[in-house]
Order: sequence, then structure tokens, then C-alpha cells
Amino acid sequence: MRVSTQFSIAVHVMLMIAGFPDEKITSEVAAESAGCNPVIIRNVFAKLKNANLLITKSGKGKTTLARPDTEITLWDIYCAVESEETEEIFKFHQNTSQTCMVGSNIHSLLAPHFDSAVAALKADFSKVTLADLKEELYDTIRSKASEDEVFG
Amino acid sequence: MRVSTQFSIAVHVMLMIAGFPDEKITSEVAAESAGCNPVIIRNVFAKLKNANLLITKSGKGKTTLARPDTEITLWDIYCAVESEETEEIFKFHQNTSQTCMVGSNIHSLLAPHFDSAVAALKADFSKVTLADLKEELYDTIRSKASEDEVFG
DNA sequence: TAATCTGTAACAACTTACATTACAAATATT
DNA sequence: AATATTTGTAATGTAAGTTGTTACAGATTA
Repeated sequence: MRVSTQFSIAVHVMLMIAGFPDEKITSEVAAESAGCNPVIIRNVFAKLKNANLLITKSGKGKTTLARPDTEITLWDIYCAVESEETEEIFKFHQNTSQTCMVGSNIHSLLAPHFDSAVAALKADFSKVTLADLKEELYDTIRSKASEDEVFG
Repeated sequence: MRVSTQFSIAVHVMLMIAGFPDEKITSEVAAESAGCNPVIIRNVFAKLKNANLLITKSGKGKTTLARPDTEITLWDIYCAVESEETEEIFKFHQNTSQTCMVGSNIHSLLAPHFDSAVAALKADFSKVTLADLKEELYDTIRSKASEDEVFG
């Protein structure tokens, strides 16, 4: 199982926007912070926008959250960049023998258990809001008592 | 996120072995039931053997479970064919800016939440044993009242 | 009008997944 | 002992997905 870096990048940019609402966070700025190409950020922007989590405007460069950070969970961000469909997450082997008792039933037998696993993942990620992450970030910053620049 | 077909194939062969202990299940037989190449099965065999779930012997062709099916869970099978390491499952973007408050903290901030998600997955898959799946299979077969051959 | 920024298309490099052939090593059968 | 069977594993090819990059059209701001 593998979740692409787009998920952590998506959380990264959402946290920048939620945590520092006065900063102008362009794809260029976010790309430097995330250590990747600005186009990667723009693609993530597009997915987050498509999932109604983010508001972006061409030429403006001022991205804002589409709703309060208390109402955006890790699961929301996950779904924006990755599929939540069980069939997409757990790939079944195809062409199973339909004359074999196991081959003809394995799919319908496993499907509910895979659904349950996805539900468990959803439940766990749904517990964490962007506001939670923001507070954890603020705590970390405070505890480090740092005077570094916010972005660099 | 995507789990390879090896997982469903692994469950498939384990279920064949647990469900029909009197049949001689070679990589060839399993491959025909699973609809894939025998070498794929042998590689899965090797991983299951390495995880101490299966006993195989060259030339023998009689594979058996390494322990009772009541003590083998979906999580055990999952771990045999996929990594259970959080860092392997959730890929982080690298090269984050260390002078940015978000960039320098995103990893340590997200890691515990990713660990929690993996734990949720583990808890869910650990609830289901091979014996459970076997019973569900038997129920299905009984309810279908089929007189087909067991393997075909 | 000029500068800035998002939105996308196009393409290359890299990695991973899956299928297949081939053959050595171990075991069973005769 | 000889032969057939089966696992174990290396090597290779192909397809698909991921990430990085260039390029440019379209929207917005100053």
C-alpha cells in the first residue's frame, strides 16, 4: 500500500493557508516551502479546489479556505487528492476461475472486509481537523520559542 | 492509495489451503484458480512462508498452514505481502524548507496521525481470521447448494 | 498596458506492478 | 537410481503511475 506524496503536500499547503492567513501563499511560495515544483502545487490546488476545500483565483495569488478549518478534516484532504473508492484502494486480481469455489467467491467474500478497512481509515482521519493541526503547529512553534521568519 | 493484487491473491491461496486441506494445491492449481501466472503464486508462497504463515517444500506440492486458521488474521496476510511501516505506506514529500515554520515541522506533525491511521487499519484487519473467511465461504457454498467441482 | 499568478497541456525520467520464460534445487514416484 | 513433479529464483519485457519540468493561455491586479 502506498499513498502518494500529494497527500502530505496537500496537508502542507492547507496548513500554510490555515495557519498564516495574512500571508500571500502563491504556488511559488508553497513550492519553495514544500520543496517541489510549483506545477505540483498548482495541481494540488486544483484538486483541493475541486473538492471544495480551497478558493483560488487566477492572477490573484490569494488562496483561502473554502470553509472554517474546524470543518476540514484529514479525510477531506485525503479524498481531494486520492480516491476513497474501496475498489481503487484494494486492487483485486482479475480472471479468477468461475468454476472454482474460491475463485468464484473471493471477490464478494473480501469486499465487505475491504470496505470495513476503508471505513476504519475514514473514521480515524475524520477525527483530525485542520484546526487541530494548526494548534499543534502553534504549540510546536511556541515551544521552540523561535524567532525565525515564518516562511523562508 | 493502492494495495497491490498480491494481497487478494495471498488471501485467495490461503483460503484454498485452509478451506480444502485434502486437496493438493500446487502453484499451478492456485494459478488457474486465481487467474494469474504460477510464478506470481510462487512469489506469494515465498512471502507467506517468510512470514511464517505457510509451509511449502520444493517438489512436494503440498502446502499447509503454519498454524491454525483461527490464529491467522487478514492483517497477518497483509503484512506478509505489503509493508506495515507507516513511512512506506504514507510517502512524505522530501526537501521541505527548514527555514519555514510549516516545512520544518510538517513531518513530525503528521507522523503520529499517519501512525494512528495505520493502527486503525491494523485493528480492523486483525479482527478477521482465516477461519472466519472459511466459514463465510462454506456458508456461501451451502447457500448456493452447488454441485460444481471444488476446483476447476 | 504590464506584471503576476493560476490552469493545463505536453513530455521525459523514474519507479513499481505484473506477466512470462528459463532453469536450478528439492522431493516424490517408479 | 532414474524420472517426473514442484518450488525457488533470476532475468526480462511491458504497461501504468508518479514526479519533475517547460511552455503558454487565461484571469486578475496595479
